[in-house]
Amino acid sequence: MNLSVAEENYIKSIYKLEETTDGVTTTGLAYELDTKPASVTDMAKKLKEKKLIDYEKYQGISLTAEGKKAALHIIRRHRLWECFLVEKLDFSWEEVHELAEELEHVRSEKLTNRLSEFLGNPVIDPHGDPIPDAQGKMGKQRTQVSLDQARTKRLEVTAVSDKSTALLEFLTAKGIRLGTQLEIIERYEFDNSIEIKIRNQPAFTISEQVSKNIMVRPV
Amino acid sequence: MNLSVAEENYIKSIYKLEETTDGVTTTGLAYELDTKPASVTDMAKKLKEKKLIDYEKYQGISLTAEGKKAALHIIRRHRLWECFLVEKLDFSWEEVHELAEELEHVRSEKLTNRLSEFLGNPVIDPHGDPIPDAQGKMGKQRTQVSLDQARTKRLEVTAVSDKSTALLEFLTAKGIRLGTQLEIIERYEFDNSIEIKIRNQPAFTISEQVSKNIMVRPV
DNA sequence: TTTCTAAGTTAGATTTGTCTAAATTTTATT
DNA sequence: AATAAAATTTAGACAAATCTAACTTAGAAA
Repeated sequence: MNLSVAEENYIKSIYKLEETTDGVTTTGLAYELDTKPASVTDMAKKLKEKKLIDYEKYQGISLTAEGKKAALHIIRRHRLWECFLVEKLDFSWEEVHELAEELEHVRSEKLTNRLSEFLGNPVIDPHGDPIPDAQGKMGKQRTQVSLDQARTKRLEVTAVSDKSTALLEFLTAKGIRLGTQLEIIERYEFDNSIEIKIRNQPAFTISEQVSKNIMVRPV
Repeated sequence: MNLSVAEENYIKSIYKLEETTDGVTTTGLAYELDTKPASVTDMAKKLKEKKLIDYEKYQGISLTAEGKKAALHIIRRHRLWECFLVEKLDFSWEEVHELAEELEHVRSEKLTNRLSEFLGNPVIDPHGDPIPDAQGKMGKQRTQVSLDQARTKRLEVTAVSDKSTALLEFLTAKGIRLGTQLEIIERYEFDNSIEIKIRNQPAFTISEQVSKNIMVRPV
């Protein structure tokens, strides 16, 4: 199956929305791809034709098995390039997403697998997301909850869901990265903000917007 | 200046033709890009508009200073990726050209410069071509002639001009790579083929087509 | 100098991916 | 159930890059 860059981006976004929301809608996908619902409808017809998605007028979109496989291959490439950029070229985690968005579209299995090998077949990327293997299989995510829903006080950061430079720069500035251990001091109900403390540093408060995007596990 | 992939490929091909032929014609460029003269005319208008080429109807095409600079940046990226693929991912020289054709279009100065640094700022690529530096300056090619025009008997291979898999595989099979030292045994005038000998191996004959694409220097 | 041919250009069509505006369907609300 | 609101689709248009077919120009040959 030969996909255009645009088609690959649709597949990837559909996969992401299937993971994080329930039901992929025309409008939701348009928002995710920063395009218009009308464009999504057009592309949906094309991807249905290629048997990558199930789609009926007004009934939403979902990936077929083949579509899912395609998505996992794109995600594999994306995450491997992110590893490369961080580990070999010394980029920081907030810089790599955009570059990987471009590099991921170079479709060569040989390149992908050689790159993986060169990096020591990593299983998580710089944002804590798992990397599918050459067959498209992904190691089960360790059970992780977003910080705003955590039940226990002492936690370790396992991943970040929003890859925007803005969020990642903010976290870096606050000293939060993968593996950071933190403690919840207080929850403020009026705006769902949370006061947290890292090690012996002074406590500080983060908004719900931020805590929603920090994935953690009890420690 | 923001160039599309198609525009970058035109600029690159124009640069190549300026180097290897005299005068860049519509037909020649169409042939190089595997497209039609009519398409070249269309694109020429666009690139003239962007001040990357000088172009007047029926008068041929040439790069402006700005166009040349753009070309050198693209070539830099292409050759650095070729080095990466060969040196780090263990690809052979006949496999890397096509992949680099895709990777070269990821436009990020930071990525390019970090990659160069990671590779130890190489100055020649796996085919023996010089790599422009971050400013677009290229180390003077060592004086090199194609094998079919060499004046002396004992020669060393410095570069290969045709990057097709077919030629490179042939050379590899014959034991010819960068740095290979060889001796001209005989020239056959009727078809301009050449009999050569490497080290102590038995001599063999190569066609003019091949010898034209092997660059050498006296040794 | 005229004529012919190869090279180059224009005109109009096509494909991909997008858009806006209008029409339609679904869903939520009274 | 009727109607309003929101979501979705259709219709028609556009830009980029390409093509074919027809036309024009430049330069070589006579």
